[in-house]
Amino acid sequence: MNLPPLTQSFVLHFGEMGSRWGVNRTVGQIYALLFVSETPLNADDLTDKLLISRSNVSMSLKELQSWRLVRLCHVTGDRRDHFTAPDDVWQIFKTLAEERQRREVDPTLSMLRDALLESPDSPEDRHAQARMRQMHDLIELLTDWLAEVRKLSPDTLQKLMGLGSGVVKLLEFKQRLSGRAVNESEAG
Amino acid sequence: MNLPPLTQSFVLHFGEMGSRWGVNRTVGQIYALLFVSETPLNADDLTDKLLISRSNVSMSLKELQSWRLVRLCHVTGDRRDHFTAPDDVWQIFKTLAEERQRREVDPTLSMLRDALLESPDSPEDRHAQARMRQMHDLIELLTDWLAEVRKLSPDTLQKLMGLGSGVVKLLEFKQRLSGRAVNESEAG
DNA sequence: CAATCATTTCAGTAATTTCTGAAAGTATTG
DNA sequence: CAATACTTTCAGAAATTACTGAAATGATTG
Repeated sequence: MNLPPLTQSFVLHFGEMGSRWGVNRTVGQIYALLFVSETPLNADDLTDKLLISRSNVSMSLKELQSWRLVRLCHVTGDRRDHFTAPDDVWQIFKTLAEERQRREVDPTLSMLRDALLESPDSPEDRHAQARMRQMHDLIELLTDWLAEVRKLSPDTLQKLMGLGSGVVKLLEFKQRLSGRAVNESEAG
Repeated sequence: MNLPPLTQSFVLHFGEMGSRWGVNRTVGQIYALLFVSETPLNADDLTDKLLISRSNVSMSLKELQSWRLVRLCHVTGDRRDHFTAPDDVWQIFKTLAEERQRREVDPTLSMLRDALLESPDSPEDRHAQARMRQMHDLIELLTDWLAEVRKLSPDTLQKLMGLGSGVVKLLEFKQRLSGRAVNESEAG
């Protein structure tokens, strides 16, 4: 693996963390390398720099594209496919949040919805269903909220986060005003 | 697997989703079963109900305890260890967020911090470091914010989320006040 | 449209992870 | 303190996942 030192540590780290993030080592390494690369890379570049097989590169790029973390692009005068990782880290975060939602949460939400439509016919299942309802309601609340938040501009998000737990004060402040002024602007 | 129907679907689903969530099938199933159980279960109960080996149960319970998703408890008149999944779904969510932070994010943040202290000695690494800084700054912002949010009471969180993208209005509202009144209450 | 270049697929192999049964360890009881 | 009840550990088996090289497919060029 012939990479400059900082790049190399970064790539190796992403390879190791990959398994915790639900991708394999190669996928992690390829993403890392594309993320820090100034220019797009083609599959052969990746093969050479990461010392992995061409076919592995091909499959891993497919997976990264399915996550929308990597994008196909072309370089003039070269007919090979090149790849880049989108620049904007806020956008990357949102993409990641969306994909994880889709893969890790949506199927469960759907299963829970189905389960809540059934009529339990044992005390055990009656209790189980009640627990599922609690889980369902929380997941739905979080999911909907996150979907709203994802719509916000990076700028607005930055402000919101910069506020930290200061939101509480803002909420309290709002409620001190009997919620009138703010609720009206929400509706409008 | 001898379980009432709703419980069974839930358990099987968690088993299947486990791998996407970074745990194996058994761990997923055990957690699911404990989550919907009205009473604590012991290792033998789990062995019987999930048809897995006693040793697998033991190891999986260890893992769930390391995630703080399952707690050891005792039942009077029975000296076997029993286990429960904490009730409060908000608390579960916070625990999950904390553990994922610790396992999936903290090591990367730490690696990035180290990388940012180095002096790159190639144009490639100079650019790589700039990218790492972008990533670092965003992760730090999100991490700190999430840590703040986790401190909030379920009640406050519920209000905040119920607001949905209404937070924007709240932010605008704050800014309309030139930030004076609210900033003061933040400081106090 | 043949030759060349680029990419994907896929069967088999390698590596890793999960699971089990047996053995060892720990605690409680009479 | 021996017998019993319960739990954990761990080496190897089973299952799953990742990776490779070879062959197939697809695209571009002269």
